[in-house]
Amino acid sequence: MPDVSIKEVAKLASVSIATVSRCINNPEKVTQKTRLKVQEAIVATGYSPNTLAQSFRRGRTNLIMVVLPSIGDPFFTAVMHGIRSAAKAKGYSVLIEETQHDTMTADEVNAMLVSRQTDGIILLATMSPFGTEVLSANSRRRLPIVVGCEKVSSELADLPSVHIDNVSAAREATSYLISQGHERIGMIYGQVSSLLTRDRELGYRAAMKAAKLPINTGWVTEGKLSIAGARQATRELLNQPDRPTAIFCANDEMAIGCLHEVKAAGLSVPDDMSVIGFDDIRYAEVMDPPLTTISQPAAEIGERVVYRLCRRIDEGRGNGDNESEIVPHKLVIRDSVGEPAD
Amino acid sequence: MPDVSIKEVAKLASVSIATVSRCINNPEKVTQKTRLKVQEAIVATGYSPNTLAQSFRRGRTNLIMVVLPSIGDPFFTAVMHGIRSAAKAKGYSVLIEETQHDTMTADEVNAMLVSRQTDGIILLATMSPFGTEVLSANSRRRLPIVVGCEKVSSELADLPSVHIDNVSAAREATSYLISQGHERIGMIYGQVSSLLTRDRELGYRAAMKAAKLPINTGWVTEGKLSIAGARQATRELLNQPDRPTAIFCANDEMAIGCLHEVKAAGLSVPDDMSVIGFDDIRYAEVMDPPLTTISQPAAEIGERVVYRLCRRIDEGRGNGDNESEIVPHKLVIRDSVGEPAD
DNA sequence: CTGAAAGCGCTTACAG
DNA sequence: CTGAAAGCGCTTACAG
Repeated sequence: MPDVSIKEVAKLASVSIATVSRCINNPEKVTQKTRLKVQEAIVATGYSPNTLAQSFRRGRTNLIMVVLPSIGDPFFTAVMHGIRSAAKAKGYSVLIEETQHDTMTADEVNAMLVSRQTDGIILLATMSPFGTEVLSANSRRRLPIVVGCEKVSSELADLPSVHIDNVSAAREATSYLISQGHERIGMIYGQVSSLLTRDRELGYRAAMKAAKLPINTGWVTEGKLSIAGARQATRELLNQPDRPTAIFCANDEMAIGCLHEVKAAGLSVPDDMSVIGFDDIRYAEVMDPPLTTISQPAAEIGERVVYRLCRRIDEGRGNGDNESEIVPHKLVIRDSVGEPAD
Repeated sequence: MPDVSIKEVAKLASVSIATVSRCINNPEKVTQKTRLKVQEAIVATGYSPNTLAQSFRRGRTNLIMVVLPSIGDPFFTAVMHGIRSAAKAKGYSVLIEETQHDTMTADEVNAMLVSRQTDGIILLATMSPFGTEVLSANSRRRLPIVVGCEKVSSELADLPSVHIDNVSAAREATSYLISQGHERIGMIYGQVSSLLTRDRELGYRAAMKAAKLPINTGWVTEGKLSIAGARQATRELLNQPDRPTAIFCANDEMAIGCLHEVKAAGLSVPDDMSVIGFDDIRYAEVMDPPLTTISQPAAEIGERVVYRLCRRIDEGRGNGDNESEIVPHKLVIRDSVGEPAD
């Protein structure tokens, strides 16, 4: 059966195409009798509206784009679950752009925004080249944007956002290490272009400072948000003359690499080295030893971001809703942190 | 600056809108002089074609849908990377539907297919409720479909597919266990609706049979493709009166849960229990002990699937390309398999 | 090589 | 409550 358009339905039901359209979109504007007749014709023809035509006509795609560092990170996968389920509930499909893997020129980003391919954008990586590109491109054509997982940086202060307090959470993780007796504490951060892990570094530094603990050169290294990067970073940390007795990793993905590398070096966790992560991804608790970490309500963040975005889309920007929504984090104590050996 | 349409550009360049369209889509049909003039006008106005209108007019969305069991599984994430990069190269965006999390009624699936929201479909989970729904719905409106990661089951024999030989690979994994001296070998499969893990079970059974080794009741359990499911399954296996000395897990995600649970029971891997996985996800090598597993070229599968799909889209179905493309797998020997204790 | 015109399938004021 | 008609922004035969 070839594609059937609204015309065939109208003919079969002996009504105008306008009436068919109304039956579908505003059934209350049509008498029940007509509605039934049209309904029947729809079934008989197997009609389904051409969404392409609808999108075009309405000027909406019902598509939202989410920009994130890496869909491979289980934390972001968890956020995506929240996003997808909320989006589905709201009638949206979602398009994903990964800043780590997708390369897009400024022109392409611009074209994408201006060509109305999506109704709105969720930014989970504001400082990435892609993210900043989106933001600057969007200063012209203002598409609704909501930031998630990160606090919104100053120049974008007019964007709504949903996230935990990364600085506080990192301070809490570091303080926990300190409370266990650690004084030499290293850190593996993500990458410079990640606001999220930069905030965690800030929290770590604040906690160390508050405890009047020094941070030696070489104790803070870049783990590139990956297992491989973290393994490399860990090796460097272990080679420090006065090496730390504990390592704070800016996310669990890196903590997993760190854990492995520490053990590969013949050290015991937590006896010789304590490791603490961030995110509480599903692998954290099956690590050996199970990973102590900070958990955040990933799916909830995703859902809330979508609801904020939908509100922006429906009400138009400038609805004055530019607030940060802080959701709670939690320290999850397992077995990868102990007291220092010395 | 508000949205600018092709009309403004035409006016500014003093040409017709047809010419502007040609400059963009068929520049060779236009004199260089005109082209330059139009080019200038495009820049001056900041024009970018309205993709909604283009899609509508052309009857193509440049969107492909991929149906997979779970984007959370790092193996599928790796496949998705291949899919995304190839899709991007071909000018497509990709929409993801997860069979584990998204619930769609038959009507919704049908509506989606018939309403031309996507140009083609990649099925990585043919036997899931969703997958079968897509297939039966598509018997009417025939959208291009390509199967990936799984062999295409008989009633769909007219679909192209790209995958490893799951049966052989599982046979190889099991044979390796046998070659190490194991005779009591258990298996944790995924779920009944997963063709992929069912084929792996077939391979396991074939290898056991070929070696004239019995499979006791209770040695084959369902791990539900998840860490939690595998932990539960492992507990059951460990409680068997004549429990296995080795366990073959149908994927690494489950092997990770299995490994954890075996160790939690106070057993040593591989001294007391050997564990072998499947997929070689990036966490496999940082497990403790590093996981012996079967690796498959995930990204490559993704890329090839996209190329096959694009060919179908461009040439129309019935281009006679319905072949299975088998890509190679490889046994990766690490430390989670040893000789049995007894 | 270029332009005038038709038309893709809808939705939505506007009349009646 | 219903229909005739305009129009969304493009692309593409069809003339010239």
